[in-house]
Amino acid sequence: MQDEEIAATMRALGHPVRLKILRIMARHKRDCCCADVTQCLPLAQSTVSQHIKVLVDVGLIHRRPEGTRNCYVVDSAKMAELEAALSNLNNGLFDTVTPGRPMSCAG
Amino acid sequence: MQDEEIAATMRALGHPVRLKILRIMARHKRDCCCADVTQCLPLAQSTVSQHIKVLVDVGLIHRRPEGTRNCYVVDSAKMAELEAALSNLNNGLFDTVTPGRPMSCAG
DNA sequence: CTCTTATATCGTAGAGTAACGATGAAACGG
DNA sequence: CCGTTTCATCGTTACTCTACGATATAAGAG
Repeated sequence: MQDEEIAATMRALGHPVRLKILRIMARHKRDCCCADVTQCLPLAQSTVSQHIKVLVDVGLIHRRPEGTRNCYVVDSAKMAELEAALSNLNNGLFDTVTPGRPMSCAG
Repeated sequence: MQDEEIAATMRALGHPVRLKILRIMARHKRDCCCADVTQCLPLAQSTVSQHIKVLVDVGLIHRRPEGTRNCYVVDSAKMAELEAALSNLNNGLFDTVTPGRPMSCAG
């Protein structure tokens, strides 16, 4: 994962409502539609739909049309990828194995 | 860590320049000032200072005045805390140990 | 074909963010 | 005390985000 993508994904998680949406979707296990989410939040349907779009756009959730509804599922692989990226960032920051690294501006 | 704080911290990491800043600061190990960072980036000093402020405000880095300069250090504990929060979120989302959880709107 | 349901998208207002140059303040150095 | 260095903050512009109501679309029911 490159910085630009990491940042974009972080930004998508950078709103408490979207964290809640992920949890709601996970609870509903493969059968969560927009209305289900809206019912759990004090927000208008259009606002919820917009938040969902942000999560879809970075690939954290997937849309599956089902009749007149749209079902959403959290992409566990993508979530794991982000977790790994953050872990990797941390390791890079506090890596004591290469103590004498030059302070160049590369990277 | 509560959702609001997680979101705020994620948002702080939600810009590629700020990811770079963290790496630059980590490389300089406890002796990194604003000028050091600015030298590594194609941005004005004021812009860099602004990005640094965002990171300070969420507690990801700390400021230490030193003569005429300000030294910055990445807070490894805070970074670890965020990593744990993300990991925790992930575990909560894909926890298969409690499969029959009700789909209430709580939380 | 019409009505309903579920949802996306549009338009908009207000708040926040990112970038810059200019200015201000604090610590030295002479 | 005066000039320099280092940096934060101010003021501005352009852009993005969040929230809403209103509207459009697509599938299914009757």
